[in-house]
Amino acid sequence: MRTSEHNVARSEGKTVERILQLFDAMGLRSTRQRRLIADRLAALAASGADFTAQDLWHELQEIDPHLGRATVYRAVDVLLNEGFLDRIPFADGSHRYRTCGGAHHHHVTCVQCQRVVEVNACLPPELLATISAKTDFAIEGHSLELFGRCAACRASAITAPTTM
Amino acid sequence: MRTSEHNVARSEGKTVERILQLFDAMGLRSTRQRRLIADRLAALAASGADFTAQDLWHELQEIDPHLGRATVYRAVDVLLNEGFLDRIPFADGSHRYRTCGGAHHHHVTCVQCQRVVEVNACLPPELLATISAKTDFAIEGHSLELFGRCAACRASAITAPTTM
DNA sequence: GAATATATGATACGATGTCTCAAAAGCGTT
DNA sequence: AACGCTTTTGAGACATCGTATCATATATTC
Repeated sequence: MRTSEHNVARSEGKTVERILQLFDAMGLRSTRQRRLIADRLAALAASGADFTAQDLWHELQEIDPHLGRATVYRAVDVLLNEGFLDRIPFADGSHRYRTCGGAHHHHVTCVQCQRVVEVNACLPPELLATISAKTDFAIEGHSLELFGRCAACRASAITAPTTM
Repeated sequence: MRTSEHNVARSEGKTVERILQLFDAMGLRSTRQRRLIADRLAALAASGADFTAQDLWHELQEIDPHLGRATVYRAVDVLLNEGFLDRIPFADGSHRYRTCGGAHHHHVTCVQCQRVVEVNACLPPELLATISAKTDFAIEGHSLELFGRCAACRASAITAPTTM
C-alpha cells in the first residue's frame, strides 16, 4: 500500500511538471493559478477521471475562491490544443475533458456509469481508403466514440435488474 | 429541367408527408407550425444541406414572424429521436443537423467548405470484437465523424494556394 | 527594484437551449 | 358547427456554457 501511494504521488509530481513545461513551451508564464490548475489536473490524470471545465473551476474555487472562470477555461483550452487533454463529445451535445497520453486513441464510454476507457485500436487503413474512394475526400482525421456497457454495470444489471 | 424540377418537387412532397407521419406516429397533432417546419425540412432534405436549430428557426420566422423558438426546437428534438435527423458534432463543441435516410451511416465533413457527405462504409466487426475484448465492454453503438478535404476544395487550393 | 509585457478576474456579453404558463388551437364527440 | 378536453404554442424568463473586455495585479527582464 505504502509503495503504491508513494508511486501515485510521484507520478502526479511528474505530471505537474509536464503540464508546467507545456505552458512554458507556449511561452506562457508560470503563475500561481496555472500551478494550481496543473496540480488538480495531475490528480485527475492519476485517477483517470474525466471532467467538465465547469467541474474543474468549481473544485479549484474551493481552494482559491477568487480564481476566475476565464483563467481555468483559458488553461484548459491551451492544454487541449497542446494535446494534453482530450475533449469527449456526448450525444446530447455536451462534452467532457480527459487527460491523455497524447498518442492517437479513442474512447469507450459506459452508457450506464459514464466511465470512460481509452482504446488503442483504430480504424483499419482499408476502411479509410474505401471511404476516400467513395467520397473523393482526402481524409485528414477522424473522431470515433464508442458506447457500451462496462463489465461492472453488466454484472450489477444481472443481480439487480430493472423491475420494469 | 422541367422534369427534374418536377421530380424534386414531388420528392419534397413525399418527404413532407413522411415527416408528418412521424409526428402522427408519436401521437402529436398536425399543426400549422409543424407543417411549416416539415415543408422547410423537406426542402433541406432535397438539397442535402445541413443546418443548426437556430438557422431553421430564423428561416421559418421570415415566413411566420410569430413562430416560437421553442416550437422549432421541440420539433427538431422529436425528429432527432425518431431518427429522421442526424446530429453532427463538431470539434468546437457545436453541432448541426442533417436529414438522413435513417439507415446507419457516418459523415465526412470538409474542413474547408464544411460540406457534409454521407458515408455508407462502417466499422468492421473485427474491430468491434477487438475493442470489446480489450476493454470488456459490451459495445452497443458508436459515433464516427471523418474530416478531410473534398475534391473541389483540393482543386481550388491548387489554383489558389495560401501564400503563407 | 523598476520597467514592461502578460495574466488575471469581475463582469458584460453572446450563443444555445430549456422551462413556464396563460392563451390558442386541434380533435373527438355530440 | 359548437362543445369540451387536451395538446400545442409563443413570449419571455431562466439556465448553461463559453468568450470578450479591460483595469488591475503579477511575472519576468534588465
